[in-house]
Amino acid sequence: MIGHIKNMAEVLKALGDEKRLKIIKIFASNNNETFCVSDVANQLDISQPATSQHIKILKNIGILEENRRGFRVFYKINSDVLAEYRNDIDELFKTTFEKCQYNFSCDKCPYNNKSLSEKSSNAY
Amino acid sequence: MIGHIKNMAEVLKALGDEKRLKIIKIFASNNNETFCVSDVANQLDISQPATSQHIKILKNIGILEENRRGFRVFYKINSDVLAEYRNDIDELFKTTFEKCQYNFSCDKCPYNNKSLSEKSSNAY
DNA sequence: AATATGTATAAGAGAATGCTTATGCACTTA
DNA sequence: TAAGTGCATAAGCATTCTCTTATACATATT
Repeated sequence: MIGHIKNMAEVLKALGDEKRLKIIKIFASNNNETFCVSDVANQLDISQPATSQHIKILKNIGILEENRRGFRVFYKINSDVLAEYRNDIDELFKTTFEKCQYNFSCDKCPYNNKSLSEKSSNAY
Repeated sequence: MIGHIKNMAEVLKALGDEKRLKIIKIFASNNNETFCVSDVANQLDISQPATSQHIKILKNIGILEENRRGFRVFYKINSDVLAEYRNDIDELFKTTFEKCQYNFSCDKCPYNNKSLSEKSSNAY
């Protein structure tokens, strides 16, 4: 549960891009590891580095997990994180009309995760 | 129901900003029209024009409705649109692992709303 | 009508974003 | 060990975003 406006904004922003949403769906249908990064790049009609950069953003919020197979890298969805965000966002909508307990002083809010990238195995 | 990646990205992007999320919550608690635009600007510690620009983005996706009272303007949440987006986003998560029927050719998808701003009474 | 108040729009500056090409890195294979 | 393959990172560029100040617009008040 992140439940905090600042973090929610970060997640929503990461998801708020057409190509990244497509990347998620492509990797979601990637159970047999059919698509590697270059395949996705072709599907999206952008370069491989551009694809890697989008993937990085999705890894940073923990939604994608790396799975290297030789010199190819496959990605899959972290279902737990996905489910968590699904809940958090729904909660955000559900509590829209409830007053913020900390009056938007995000720094004082216990739900304020310093960095969402801690969810990522590639946290630095 | 928008149910389309391209439109979903637009909505998520509009919501993917800390200040805009705060604006939503502030206006959500604005039943008695306590806060006008300038009040919100003060709360967010940005200028009034910056606030108006954020509001415009939220109006464009239909989440905010204008209510002019004299020379002040108050805003309130359009609960129907909010509920719709809540559903759409939840659907997006729920169907993450389902294959896109149109193989991401958004132009062919019947759910592809040309412009979300049609939801706005200020559509142009 | 003239003035006052509050909001929206315009214009411009600086930061952030998303792309490209070039290159380095990880791993495989001959 | 050397060459090949695919991904990540670096650097640079164009575009978009978010802010500011200045100004136009809408409404109320005197």
